[in-house]
Amino acid sequence: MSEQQTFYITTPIYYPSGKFHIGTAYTTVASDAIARYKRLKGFDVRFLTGMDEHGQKIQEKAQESGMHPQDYVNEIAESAKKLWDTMDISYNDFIQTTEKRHVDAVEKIFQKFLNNGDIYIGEYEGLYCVPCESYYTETQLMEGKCPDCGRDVQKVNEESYFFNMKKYADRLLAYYEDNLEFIEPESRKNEMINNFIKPGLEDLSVSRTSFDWGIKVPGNPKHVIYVWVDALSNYITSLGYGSDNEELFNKYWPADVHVVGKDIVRFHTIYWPIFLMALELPLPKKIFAHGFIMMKDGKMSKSKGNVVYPEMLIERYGLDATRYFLLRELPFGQDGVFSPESFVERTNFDLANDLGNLLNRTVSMMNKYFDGEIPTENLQETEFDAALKSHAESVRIRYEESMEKMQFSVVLSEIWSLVSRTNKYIDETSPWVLAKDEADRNKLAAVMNNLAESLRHIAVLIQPFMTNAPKQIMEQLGLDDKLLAWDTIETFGNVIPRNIKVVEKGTPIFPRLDAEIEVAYIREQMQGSVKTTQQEESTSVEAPNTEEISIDDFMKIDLRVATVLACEPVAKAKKLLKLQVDLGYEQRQVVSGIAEHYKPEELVGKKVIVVANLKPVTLRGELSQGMILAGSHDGILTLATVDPKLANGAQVK
RNA sequence: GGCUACCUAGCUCAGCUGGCUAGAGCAUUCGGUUCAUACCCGAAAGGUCGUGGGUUCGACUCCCUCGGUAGCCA
Repeated sequence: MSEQQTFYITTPIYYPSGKFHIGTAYTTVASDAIARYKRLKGFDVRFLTGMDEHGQKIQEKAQESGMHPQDYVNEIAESAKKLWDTMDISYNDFIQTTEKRHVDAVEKIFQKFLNNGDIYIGEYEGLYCVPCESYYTETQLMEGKCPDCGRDVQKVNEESYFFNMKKYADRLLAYYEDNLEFIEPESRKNEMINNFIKPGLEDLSVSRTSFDWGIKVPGNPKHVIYVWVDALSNYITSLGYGSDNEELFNKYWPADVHVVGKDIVRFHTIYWPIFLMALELPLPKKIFAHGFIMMKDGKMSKSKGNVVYPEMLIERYGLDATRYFLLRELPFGQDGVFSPESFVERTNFDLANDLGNLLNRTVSMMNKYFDGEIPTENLQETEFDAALKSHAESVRIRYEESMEKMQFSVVLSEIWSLVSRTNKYIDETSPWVLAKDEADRNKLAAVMNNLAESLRHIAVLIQPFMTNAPKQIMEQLGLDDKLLAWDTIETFGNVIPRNIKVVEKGTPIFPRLDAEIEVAYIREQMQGSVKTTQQEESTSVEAPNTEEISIDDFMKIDLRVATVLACEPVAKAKKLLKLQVDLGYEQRQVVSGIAEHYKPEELVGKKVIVVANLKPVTLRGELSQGMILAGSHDGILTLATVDPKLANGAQVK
């Protein structure tokens, strides 16, 4: 027997910072689809996922909940595994970076870097945001605060080990050039070359002394190995690299593809290859960066109340519908938008109406015309058969091409073109007409056989994407799951055995949804997430801790009621809106940083409170004569409004 | 500010190395059908392919300008 070809695929290891939202599920489901496809095609597949469990933030979170960090991360790892099991993720290995197998190997890797002179000790200076675990340069800060979360940053000065990246820059570039498909989509490669490699790679800080929840630097336990050397290594430590048994490593490395989100492309396409070069190991064949699931109002965030959790969709609509939606609606590699409407429409149109109903009507006709048996003899071809067969054949070919490119949404549209074609075939052959004339009995038999065969092809083809439907289709057709093997669809027909009986009464495999009700339900679930955070937070609003002022101080501020007359965005400023306000005694222009919370048209006509005697300033070239009062909580900003009965110009005190 | 993309029917998007009347799904209108989860099939309508220029026998497809949007900038 010839040796089976291997295929090694990984997801990123995820950070245990709370419940996984649908974006994390997306990465994992997409990877699973590839893994399942490759298995179907006969590859010896190894599919790795796991958790990235070190770092200051985890240490602090664990402390907050009064737990040992190890117990804390173990708990989250368990819930992650539970979710992946719920989602039928066919992973072969789940690594936690706190496991001994990983820790031991990372120590060896770091030691090797030290021995080879790839790492030297120096001093790191930067502005650090603890919650984000990120360093920033002065220029990156937004108004002196963390550009990511808006919180304060602290100046940190610490001794640190550095990895000498420059040494490998040329080799890395050469690798890009020799392996054109190493980074996909290609635009990501350009970003890396233009932003990092061309201007000259900076050395990477690879240790920290400010916390100790991590793997200690060999021989210098004051330092822990900082995130990327630790995290990225999981792809090889999970295979036993650096252990006394490197069998798996020798078998599966180099990886065929690392699936990553677009946010971590840099680490996978620059640092990871360089680490591997330093270890004198082969480089992965491909890094595929997928896009993000966006909401209509931008990124998912708790404060916006637009977070979607996979469990909610799975519980109510089933796993297949959820997996299908993710892989069909978003072009893999690009950002895509989730909306309750699109989810319900996909489920109804594609799954219930097209596929589910096709199975249902087929089963029904088998029962009506052939006593439930799939005819396999005395088949008389109809004039429409050839077109159906050749369509099925061409779908399979295009499917394989797009699958290799990981264009899942394209693959699924291909499959659905066969679903459509089959529905059309029913219309063309009109079995209910054939059934009326005994002379057409053999034609009718052929039509039924073709329908069963077409559905069987569809069942085989959807296996990477859906895990229940293929079995359900086979069950309703009365066929053995062995006929789900890939090589059974290399030809169309002559595969279904004799004396097969379909179920007597087919139950729809995808129920049709009431669009109005379900859209409302999903929307409510999404907002549910914000309500609870607000409730939680409301008990922990920070107590005022500001200097007391006298009444005289307060009276210095001239607060006035005003009506917003007009409002428009300020050019080239994301946050600013330019408002014309009527103060009763005069009109003036105020520029306010509320563009992320209000649309200009929402504000026109609103009564607001203006600080009327604030010294005028020019913001982005626009004169601002005053300030609009607003309150903020948990990142949401809301204007302080007043009773419309108050006249413009009325003083507020 | 630098770099890189994108801007195609009401909506979401396909259109590779330039070449027949610019496509799909959804939505709309009309028609057909009853095996089926009021489903399915067909037809029609709908686009100055962001703007202005250039290259070419010929550009949605190449080049430049401008406008808009987005991504990346350790």
